Amino acid sequence: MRVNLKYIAEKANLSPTTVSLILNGKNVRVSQEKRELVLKIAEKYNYKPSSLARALATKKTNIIGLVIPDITNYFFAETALIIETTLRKYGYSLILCNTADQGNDEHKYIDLLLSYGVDGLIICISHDSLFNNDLLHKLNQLEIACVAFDRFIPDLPFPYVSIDNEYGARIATDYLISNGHRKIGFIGGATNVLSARQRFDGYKKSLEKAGITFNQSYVKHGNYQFESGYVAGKELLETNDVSAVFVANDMMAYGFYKAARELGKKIPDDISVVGFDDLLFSEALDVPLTTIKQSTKELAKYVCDILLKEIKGEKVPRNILLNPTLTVRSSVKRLK
Amino acid sequence: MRVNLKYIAEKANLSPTTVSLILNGKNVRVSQEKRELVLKIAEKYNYKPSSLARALATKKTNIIGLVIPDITNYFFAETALIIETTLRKYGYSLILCNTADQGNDEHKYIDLLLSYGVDGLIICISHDSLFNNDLLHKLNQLEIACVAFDRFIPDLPFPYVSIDNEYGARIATDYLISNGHRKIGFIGGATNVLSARQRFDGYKKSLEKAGITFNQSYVKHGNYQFESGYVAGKELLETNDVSAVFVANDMMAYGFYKAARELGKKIPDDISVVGFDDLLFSEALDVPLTTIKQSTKELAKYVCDILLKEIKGEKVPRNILLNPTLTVRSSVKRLK
DNA sequence: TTGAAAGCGCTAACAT
DNA sequence: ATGTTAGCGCTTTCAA
Repeated sequence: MRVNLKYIAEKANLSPTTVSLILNGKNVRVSQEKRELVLKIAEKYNYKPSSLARALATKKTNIIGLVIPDITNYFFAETALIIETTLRKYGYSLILCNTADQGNDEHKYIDLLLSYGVDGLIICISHDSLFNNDLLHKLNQLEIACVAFDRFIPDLPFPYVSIDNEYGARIATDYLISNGHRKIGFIGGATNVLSARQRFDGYKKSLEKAGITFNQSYVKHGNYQFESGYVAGKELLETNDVSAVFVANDMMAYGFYKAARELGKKIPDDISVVGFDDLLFSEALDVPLTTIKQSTKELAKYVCDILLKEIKGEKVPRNILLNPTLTVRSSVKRLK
Repeated sequence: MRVNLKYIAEKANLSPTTVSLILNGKNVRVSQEKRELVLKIAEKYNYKPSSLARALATKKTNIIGLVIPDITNYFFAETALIIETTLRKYGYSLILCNTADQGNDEHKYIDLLLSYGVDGLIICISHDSLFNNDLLHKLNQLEIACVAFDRFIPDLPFPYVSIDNEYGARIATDYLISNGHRKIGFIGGATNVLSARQRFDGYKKSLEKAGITFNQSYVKHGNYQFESGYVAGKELLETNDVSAVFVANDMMAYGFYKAARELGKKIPDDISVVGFDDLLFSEALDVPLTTIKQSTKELAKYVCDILLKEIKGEKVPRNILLNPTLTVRSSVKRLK
């Protein structure tokens, strides 16, 4: 049976206040004798305070809401894990919400989290929502600590942490070009996702700088998921003569590998590939994937730092853009 | 500014009771006129009830606690996603706890979840905990709906859903044997994880049935993670002449692929591999992995079904063992 | 058809 | 050094 403060107080012949003080380790008043007594009784009855009641009284839940598009995406899973581990050190728990990139669900999730009185919000907003004024309005009204990450939303009243997508795409494409490739395909994410557009921009800018004419038929768009990389890969390889492809995330790159395999094209001999994310599996592939590395560790670190500062009411930076790096493996062939 | 019931009640010139009734859609008393008025005012002030206060009053939080070892493991991520999606349909949210297979953390997490008054608990207990009597005792005392999954814990007072690990390991090994292999290595999980032991047992039984002598030096143990499969793979391949390996989960199988590649061994020509889990990536590998498929969908479905039934106070089955199946791809060579 | 009052389990301001 | 009281925002019983 779960006992409460009052019960312990009665057993100890003290007031709930005193017991509360003791159990919360407040080093005020209270004789050593009583303190020990209460501790012993609480132990004996296995007393555990109700976080609910405490939260209601203190207006602090020690819960942070995390809203992400897809927990089965390794990038998000890893980020979520690091965020969770970090925040837990500071006494916070996480309520996780998968939006599955459903704009209207996001709305509900955020309301839900707010109704639980979360102390802070970490969100990665799905593309759809960028066009959802209600949501933006709601985010603007937010009265609690909040950090956005990975996907940028313009004009938000709270900080944003991400990597520089355009820069990453540029160095990926630059690398292909520097290896002698000229016919370079692009498989991107959904065009309404900002990060996807930025990567597309980076790709185009790199081509432009090298004086390579942009070819629209070399461009396919997926949705950052495995299957879509496979489908886009098939389309691209069946109808074009590209010698290399920049695939805008690793999940799709894995799908692309499958497409290439099914079409009998060898990587990197027949087709070179550069990905984006550097997920764990990129190293495990038979032809390890050359890719752009986003450091989830660094990302998560900044996100937590900022959130904790916001909660404490400290000053926080406006936006943070992290520079990704190129991880060279074996999926790109040098053309002479 | 967040408004509360009382505020709405004042604006409507009604009592909090009436407003509460209306806003909760209780179809009792209350004139149509007042109802509409209250609804309009609530809308106007964007009233959102405090789940905290409601939970405190009703003793129902609509939160389910999910305790898993590792969210970056695709198997758990996928299961978590399906569970979350399913439960949300029924009005529940999830608090996620990653134990990172730390036995003592599990303890804390469960206490934490209980202190938030979760309505139910879904747990996948880490190995360490099997020897933690405190935890087992705590689980035995649990007064809320609970379901364990994936990893079995004997003598628990609530249902358990898993796949039949021994059976899966048996058909995996059988398959290698039926392809002419006799020197079959085994890379397993930590020996204190029951599922790992069961898979090991299945492997041994399959060998025995085929009249193949068990060879201890063909056996290595990892921890179900990528890196450990790589390390175990190196050890195994450097010191033994196995023609095939059964790797007890796909993550480690990916690590094994890397080891084989580094040692210049081709899969399946030089070494055949069967995995366990059938993660998404198994299909994406350059040599698609033949593996044992656990249906996360089915698993999650049973877990949710049972939990919801428990919450409603309905009768639930004791234990459920799901039969995995073999997914044949290209990582096994037929020896003549 | 509606409201008053109590209470969920805790904390915090204010007394003593 | 300790206790009283009020209150967090809701639901629910009971009364009107």
